[in-house]
Amino acid sequence: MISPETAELRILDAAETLFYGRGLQAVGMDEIRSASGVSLKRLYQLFPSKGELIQAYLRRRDIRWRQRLAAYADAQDTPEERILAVFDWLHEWFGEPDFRGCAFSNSFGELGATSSPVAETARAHKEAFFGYLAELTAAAGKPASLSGHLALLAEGAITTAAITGSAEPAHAAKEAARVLLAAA
Amino acid sequence: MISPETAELRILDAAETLFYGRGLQAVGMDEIRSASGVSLKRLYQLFPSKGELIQAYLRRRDIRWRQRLAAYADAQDTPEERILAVFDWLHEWFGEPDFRGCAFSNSFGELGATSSPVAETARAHKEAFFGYLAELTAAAGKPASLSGHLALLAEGAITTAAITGSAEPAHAAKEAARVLLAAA
DNA sequence: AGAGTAGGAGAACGATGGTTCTCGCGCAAG
DNA sequence: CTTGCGCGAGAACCATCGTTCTCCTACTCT
Repeated sequence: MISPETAELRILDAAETLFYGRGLQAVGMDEIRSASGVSLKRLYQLFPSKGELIQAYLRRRDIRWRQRLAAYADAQDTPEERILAVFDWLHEWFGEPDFRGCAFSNSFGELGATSSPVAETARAHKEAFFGYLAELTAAAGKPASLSGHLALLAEGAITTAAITGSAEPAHAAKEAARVLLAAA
Repeated sequence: MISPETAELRILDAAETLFYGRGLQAVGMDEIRSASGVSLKRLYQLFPSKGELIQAYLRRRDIRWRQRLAAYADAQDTPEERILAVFDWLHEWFGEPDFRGCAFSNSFGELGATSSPVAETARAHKEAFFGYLAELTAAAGKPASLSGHLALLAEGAITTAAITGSAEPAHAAKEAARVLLAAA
């Protein structure tokens, strides 16, 4: 038998791959059982319902996503470079083979109307991301309005990259960001 | 009995309200039957499967959405005004009580991974929208890259407005668009 | 008027999926 | 050793949903 911690990790890993890759409703609990190798009984002990598993998946993904982004951007030397690095990181993300857009936007589109926890998690994720951009913008001594504009560019790049299947929107967004940055 | 044309209209109206408002998989055919007042038999005569009804819904929405946008923007006097009017129209749209983001992005997030018709329709919609922006940009004598940047702003505004439930992103996007327009 | 047909209401069917239950096994405590 | 508990495997259960079928009504065409 495997430890509860390992079981939880395996479940969350399987859930993330499947939910993100195919959508929340398209994936059944049985499939998460098979992919994780954890029995249905244990699965329901750790996550009492599919809804709770979805929330756990989204919560973990939110934290990890923002950590990856911040680790990349914060490694830059100047505030301006950190801002532009956000778009470089987006480009790397878009290039990953399993990239399929923003997990939160996708979940919101699918269940936001019928599940307030999902809607709330999506909103919290966007707010946290926008808050991070606001920090970077403030550190660069730029007006707060700029951070809102950058957020729209990033958001638009994510959606566009997902639907067109190309990483190019990240470069276009960076170009636009450079113009806005210079003008602000 | 009602005419086949009326039945088709009523079905498509009901499907649009329900699919857009609650999601594709969250709405059953029975509910479309009730909302439209058209019997299940007729419904399946006109749309042989739920998948085909979804496609019909998306096709009609694509055309209507772009017509509404173009009717609004094309009424402006100058090319620059037409570009900025796109964002004013977005603001009006975001303010509608049943606004819930882009039907195509939502559908893509929900079924894009498992249904190629849905993925293809979403891509076609975005391409058509971007093409329209490219026309406006070219008419203003601006470089093609600008139209890509404007597309990202619009796209980001739609997603952000949907998740935050506010129409404000349209104004922020317009502000950013004005800066990019002046700099291009 | 009478026969045949189209249509409506809704039951029925089959598949799927979330959740729980049963069964049998292995291990740990007494 | 044996008793009981926790676990895994998977069947079972129940609701939902896409799709089709049945039955009955009402109208049309002669």
